Amino acid sequence: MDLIKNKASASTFDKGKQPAHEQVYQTLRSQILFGELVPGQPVTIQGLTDSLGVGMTPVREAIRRLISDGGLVFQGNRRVSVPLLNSNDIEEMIFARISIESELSRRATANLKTQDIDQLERLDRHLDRMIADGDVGGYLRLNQAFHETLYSFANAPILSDLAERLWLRFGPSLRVVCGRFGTQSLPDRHKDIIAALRVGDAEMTAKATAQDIEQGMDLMAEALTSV
Amino acid sequence: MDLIKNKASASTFDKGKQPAHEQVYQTLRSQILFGELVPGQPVTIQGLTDSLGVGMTPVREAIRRLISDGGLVFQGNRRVSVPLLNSNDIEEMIFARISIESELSRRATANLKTQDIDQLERLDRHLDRMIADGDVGGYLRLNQAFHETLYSFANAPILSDLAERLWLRFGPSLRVVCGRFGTQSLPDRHKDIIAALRVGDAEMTAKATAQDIEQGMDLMAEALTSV
DNA sequence: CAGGAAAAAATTTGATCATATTGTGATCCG
DNA sequence: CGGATCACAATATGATCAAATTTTTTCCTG
Repeated sequence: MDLIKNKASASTFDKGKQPAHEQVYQTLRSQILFGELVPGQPVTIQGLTDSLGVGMTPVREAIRRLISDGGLVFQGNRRVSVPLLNSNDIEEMIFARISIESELSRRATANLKTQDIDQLERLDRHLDRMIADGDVGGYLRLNQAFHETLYSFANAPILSDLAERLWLRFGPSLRVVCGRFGTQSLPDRHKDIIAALRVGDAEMTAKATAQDIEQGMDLMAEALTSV
Repeated sequence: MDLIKNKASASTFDKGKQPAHEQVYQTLRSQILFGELVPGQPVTIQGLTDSLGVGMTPVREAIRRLISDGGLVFQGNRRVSVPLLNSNDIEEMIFARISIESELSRRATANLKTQDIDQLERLDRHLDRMIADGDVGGYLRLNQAFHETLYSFANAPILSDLAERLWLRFGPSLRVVCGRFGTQSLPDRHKDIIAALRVGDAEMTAKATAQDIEQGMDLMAEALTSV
């Protein structure tokens, strides 16, 4: 009976020493953030235990966390699914994102060294290539990386946390919009943000960030209402 | 062996038909929100399974949710505890609260009927009595009820959700501050808010809300730095 | 011989899983 | 068309394993 002790169940991931519930959370989180899950799609516990090769308890915990994050929604009757946004939600998110992320940009401005700005510029060039290639997934990842990197210099964990939650909410819907209209129409005020960072003008950075957000979200609102 | 089938384990709560993990969540949540847990205090899974009379899984889920909410913090080595704020955190929260809650007040203004304002006024009178009596717990509950009621008229679930999270973060610390200084020194701009609501001036309501928040949070910042 | 640091044992707590129970939605028959 | 039945998914528990902390023991040094 000791011979079968060494079970090789943890099929999908084993890297690192992080507990399974954390790995499940991270996996699901990035799937949501980068739109690999379709809005409205149901998410079941058993489906995840099967596909990820872990028990129910870790899956359960990951799902609860994501519901609290806003990345998944609880549908009343024990059902969980990927959020489906309406124009009201988007309008609220525009306000929240502009309030919080403008401030993060404002605060980050003074803390960025020249080499940090260079890094952001590299990210943005890479992002332009993704747009040109029509790589929606790559665009979403790099756009997220650009903003997250910038905000990380604000040294404001609570505000960053609020911003992250909002990104989780619109991830799936953003993917749908990009998929429908292609990447060509995507706005990108990152050049303005970088220019403002170079001259160290916090207000200008905040303004450019607000415009970037507003353009992107407006596009999403338009696309979703015209379904 | 069938005789002991009827186990009466669910000792603490049975009201309603909500699942255990939801009940555990609500219980813990209000304990945090109203400062019944001391900042820094460790929260253990096993302690809760014992005290609440439920299994580990529901407790686990409730804790994960609350960590995501910001009402509990994960301390690296599998330890979970009630958050302990520093002045930086408070400064961030002042910004976030003013941004979001002022907007909630602004949006709520147009939707309040006279009788709704009357209800708020009753809440505030009740609150004054709590302050006079030095009832810290009652103050916290009614103050929260006042704001939550007001914000519920904004019809902005996402913004309300963000605001709720922030309240969870500072609940325990606020209780400590009130406990130390008594309720006498507590500011209360609710009269200004009500007056602004009566005349239907959204900007004035937003302004009064911002002042209410700022005074309260400043008091907390002072108190916490002077430990 | 006393004090203290390091090591080891014991205890506590967390993580995961397998299983039993309960509730929900769908189907089928009257 | 309405209500009983069935299949499936979610909920909850206890057992088991692993990790971390605390306590105890041991041994070295002054």
